Amino acid sequence: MSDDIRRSMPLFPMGIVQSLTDLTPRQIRYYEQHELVTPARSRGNQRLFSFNDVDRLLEIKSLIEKGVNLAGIKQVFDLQKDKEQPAYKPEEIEEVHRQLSEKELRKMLRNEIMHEAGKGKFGLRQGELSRFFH
DNA sequence: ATTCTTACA
DNA sequence: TGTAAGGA
Repeated sequence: MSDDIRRSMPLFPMGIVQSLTDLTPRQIRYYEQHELVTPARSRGNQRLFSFNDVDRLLEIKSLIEKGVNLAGIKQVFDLQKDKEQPAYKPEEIEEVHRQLSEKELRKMLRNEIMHEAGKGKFGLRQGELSRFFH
C-alpha cells in the first residue's frame, strides 16, 4: 500500500498539470468545483496535484472527448472514496517538497510515464517530454 | 513569473 | 469555456 502514498502525494502546481493533461486551468478548476478532482493546497492556497489527480484529469478528458457530460462522469468515479482518502497537512507537503529535488521529481514523472505509457495513458506530446527528460 | 477568485460584452 | 481584473 506504499505505492498509494506515492501516487497521492501532492506534487505538481497548475502549470505542470496543464501541460501534462492539455487541459486549460479553467477546465481543471471547473472539474474541481464539481468535485471530480480534489487537489491539495499549499499554504499560499496554490493547488498541488498528485499523480492520482493527473490520472483522474486524463480520465475526465477522455470521457469528455467521448461525449460524456459531468453528470455521467460523476457516475464513473466514487465520490465517497475521495473524501476518505489522504488529506495532507500543508506542513507535511512542504516537508516532502523540501526533500524532493527537481531531478528526483522528474525521475518520478519519467517512471510514471513509462509505466503508464504501455497502457496508453498519459497523453504527453514531444515538447512536454523534453522538459522533464532534461 | 505563477496562480487564485470572481464575474461577465 | 475564455478572459479580464485585482490580490497574494
